[in-house]
Amino acid sequence: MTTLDPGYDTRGRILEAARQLFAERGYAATSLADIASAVGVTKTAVAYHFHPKDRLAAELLAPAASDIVTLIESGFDDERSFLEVLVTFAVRHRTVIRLIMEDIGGADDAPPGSPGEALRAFRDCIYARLAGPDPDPAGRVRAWAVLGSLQYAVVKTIDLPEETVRETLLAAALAAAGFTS
Amino acid sequence: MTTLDPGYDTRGRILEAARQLFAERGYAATSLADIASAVGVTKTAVAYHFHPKDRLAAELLAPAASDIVTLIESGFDDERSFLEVLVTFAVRHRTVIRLIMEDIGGADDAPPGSPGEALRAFRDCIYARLAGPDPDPAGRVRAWAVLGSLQYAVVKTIDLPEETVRETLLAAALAAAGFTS
DNA sequence: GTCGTTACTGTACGGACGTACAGGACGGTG
DNA sequence: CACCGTCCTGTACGTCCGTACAGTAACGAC
Repeated sequence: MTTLDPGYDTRGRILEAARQLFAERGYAATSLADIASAVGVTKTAVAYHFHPKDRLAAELLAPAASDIVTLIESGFDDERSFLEVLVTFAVRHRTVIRLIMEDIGGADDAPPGSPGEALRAFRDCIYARLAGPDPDPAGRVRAWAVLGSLQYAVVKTIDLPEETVRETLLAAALAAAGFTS
Repeated sequence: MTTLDPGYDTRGRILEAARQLFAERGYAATSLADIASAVGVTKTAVAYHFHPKDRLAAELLAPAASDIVTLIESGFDDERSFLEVLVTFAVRHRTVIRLIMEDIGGADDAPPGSPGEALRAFRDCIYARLAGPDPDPAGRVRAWAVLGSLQYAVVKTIDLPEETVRETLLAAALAAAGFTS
């Protein structure tokens, strides 16, 4: 965009439209044509800027990825503070949480280095941290319950202010994980 | 099957394969060809028995539907017993819970009387019962947190015995909903 | 034996998807 | 001016999906 664009930041508008549509319907259920018509350009224009489609997801996910690394590296002592960090992360990046939970890459095939594979590994890492090493059945159930509550609560209340969601959700997640406050 | 079938219950095997695949990958991500190859017949055979595709989902969902009606009509006094009933229902029908949460019908279009529309209405009804009338932000967050924890915990632990999941999940859901046991 | 029903198979169609590619409009640079 | 890179359109291709339809083999009924 060095030319006729004062205000017509097509690339950025595509990114924002994709963020919203992905959050509403999910990655697989959102086509390039959907995004294109939301922005007011052609499908080919979207493909021009983001090629292939999963680059859209990758670019949307990038801030969240760097953020979670910072958060994790900052360190936390116990399980409780880990959950706090996790809830904060989920709420802050709620517009892309659905991309993390959804399996972006197909079911089985895993082209090494693809964004889908990295996502799956990341989510499994979070789960492992929640469930602990060699988890018993109850631990598995609790870990998935926490993950599920995070995803749904965060995605379905995008219209609410961040801090409100964060406070309530933190209490709910802590309780579900078995912490008695 | 009045003919060459002692043991070759194709229709039933299609149903079971579909149940498993839908639970693993979801409805939209499972094609008729996937189901067909899992059973060992052609795609057309699946279409012959279940036409159109959503009849597969409808038939899988039928027992859950009649069960939830029975459960709801049996009545319960407070919110706590409602949650108990809901958890029991979710665990018992965990192989099809994903079909309930997933939006089977497309995003916007709603052919009246379609199974997708009924599902959405059903799920909204459950949510409304959880969140209460005119819910405040915190109530919305909690309701979705409970719903999300139910779905994920139930779907990701299909290999565990029903009663184990039910007990742990009930405790987690009650806690997430704000009940102090 | 003929007929009709049931349970499929093989083939093909129409639509939606992501993608590839050629071309055109525009502004910056030489 | 010519030249080039950027941004975007129009068109088209290959693939996969659900679906439609004609044909076929096996059985029971008469």
